[in-house]
Amino acid sequence: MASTPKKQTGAAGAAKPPAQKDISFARPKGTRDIQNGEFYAYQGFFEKAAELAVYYGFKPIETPLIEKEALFTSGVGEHTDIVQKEMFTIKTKGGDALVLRPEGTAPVMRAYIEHGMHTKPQPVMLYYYGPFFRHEQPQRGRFREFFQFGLEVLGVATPITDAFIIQLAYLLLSESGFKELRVEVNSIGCKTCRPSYLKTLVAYYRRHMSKLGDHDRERLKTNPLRILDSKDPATIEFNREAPEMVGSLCEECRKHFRGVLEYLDALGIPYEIKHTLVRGLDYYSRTVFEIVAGAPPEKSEAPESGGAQPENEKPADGAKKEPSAEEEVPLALAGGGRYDYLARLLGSKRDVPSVGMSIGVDRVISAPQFVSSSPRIIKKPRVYFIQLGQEAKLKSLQVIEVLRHAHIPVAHALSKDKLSVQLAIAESLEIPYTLIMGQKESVENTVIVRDMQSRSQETVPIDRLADYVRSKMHKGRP
RNA sequence: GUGCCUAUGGUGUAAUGGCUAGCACACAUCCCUAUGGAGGAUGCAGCGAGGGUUCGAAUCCCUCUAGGCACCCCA
Repeated sequence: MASTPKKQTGAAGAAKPPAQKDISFARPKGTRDIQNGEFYAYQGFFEKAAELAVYYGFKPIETPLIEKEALFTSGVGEHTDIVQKEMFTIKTKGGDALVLRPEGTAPVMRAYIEHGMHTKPQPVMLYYYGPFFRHEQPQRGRFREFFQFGLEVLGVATPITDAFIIQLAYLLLSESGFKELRVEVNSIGCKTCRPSYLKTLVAYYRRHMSKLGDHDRERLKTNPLRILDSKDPATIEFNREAPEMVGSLCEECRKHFRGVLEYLDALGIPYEIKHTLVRGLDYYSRTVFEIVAGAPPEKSEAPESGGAQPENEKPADGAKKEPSAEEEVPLALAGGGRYDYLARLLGSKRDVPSVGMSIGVDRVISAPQFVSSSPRIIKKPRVYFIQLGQEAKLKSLQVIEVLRHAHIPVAHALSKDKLSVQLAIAESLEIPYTLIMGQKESVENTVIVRDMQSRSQETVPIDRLADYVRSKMHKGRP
């Protein structure tokens, strides 16, 4: 412990002395300590989400935080950003390559295969929540450790399942306070139809090579589909004219997609087809979707039919000048899709057609629209115990125990002696009732219950305390 | 990985390159001899880290680290 590592004091030590005194114990980049209101917000959301999932027939699953690296390189895809640059990798002493899970779908599918869940009645419906890890630059709504809640329906291929999953994501978000949700859906086809579509797409981009940015030109070779959701203004411009996947779907996929949309209509979920939505994970097929908060970005004008624009519309100049406007680009709150090929990618001998979604809980919690629902388990103590004198101090733990049995959480400061100090603390914690036990009370096995607001007090025997407090609290409840 | 901006006690802040880095809140101990939001006293605690320029650096420069925003990508 005390040994200073290579403290190089050599005379010629002009070389950089490591000067490593700054052993920093701070959190790693992109991680947070979550406490107080924020903690309850997370807890509350998880409980709400889990409850919804349970009502709709999902069972919980918790997969390990660490998995074999191969699970994601094969499952998520070798050429995806997640795998190429965002994984936290761990090398074990035995030489295994492990990673901190960057997403939840591949682990769930792994569990499905590993436990032979295909022998259960299909579909298998699972929900999960917890931390995930991606090595990215932290930014608004983006952390290296972040929390997701996810639902997966494994083992069925019917379009209603896709709509069902989208509906639950939509429900959960709207019940969390988001009124203006935008559901964007698309179909990215299957093995049969995607290759030919890609050919058409690449051909289209070839014709516009000169206008493509460097980055997009690169993607033309590696992952042409991704050019569709490029942020490059020039690219966006002629992406409007780009051939749409939907137009190239094979019969099966077309039928499936139509089915999904019909169910969405029937469920009353507003959606829009976004042809540029492709998502970055390899395992998706057919339906993909994202849900973002806020109204649609009423882009100034779609330069389409050119002529019909009312000429007065041109705002003199002011509006155009500042693109700043600080209108935050809405982040995706939830996303997901169908992943019919994932099982085979992970070594399954049979196909396991599945669909799932996950919600970025951090983004949900921090959005201004979010309405926090308080967690069931953790309650703010509504009782504060005050003790005066040695006798009372000795008995105080008994009293707290009595209350615990009655499920009444109690705050206290057993290390303090003074009445006024303890009262002041209770006050500052905004606790409505205090229990005061002094010399006299400890001998008589009673306790003074004081209503902090009215400042009225009453002496109550300990064995009746729990009932008394409970009745008080119920009366006090709004 | 890239670009721009930022960094002073636990928190919020002050300090033309020049006194011992100031203030407030919070926290702790004590006083006001057992009924509260107060007051008084005392205390704890800081220039993110490391270099450089300078007679002299919180202040100017460089590197690193962390944070914010954006790109990349996604939740």
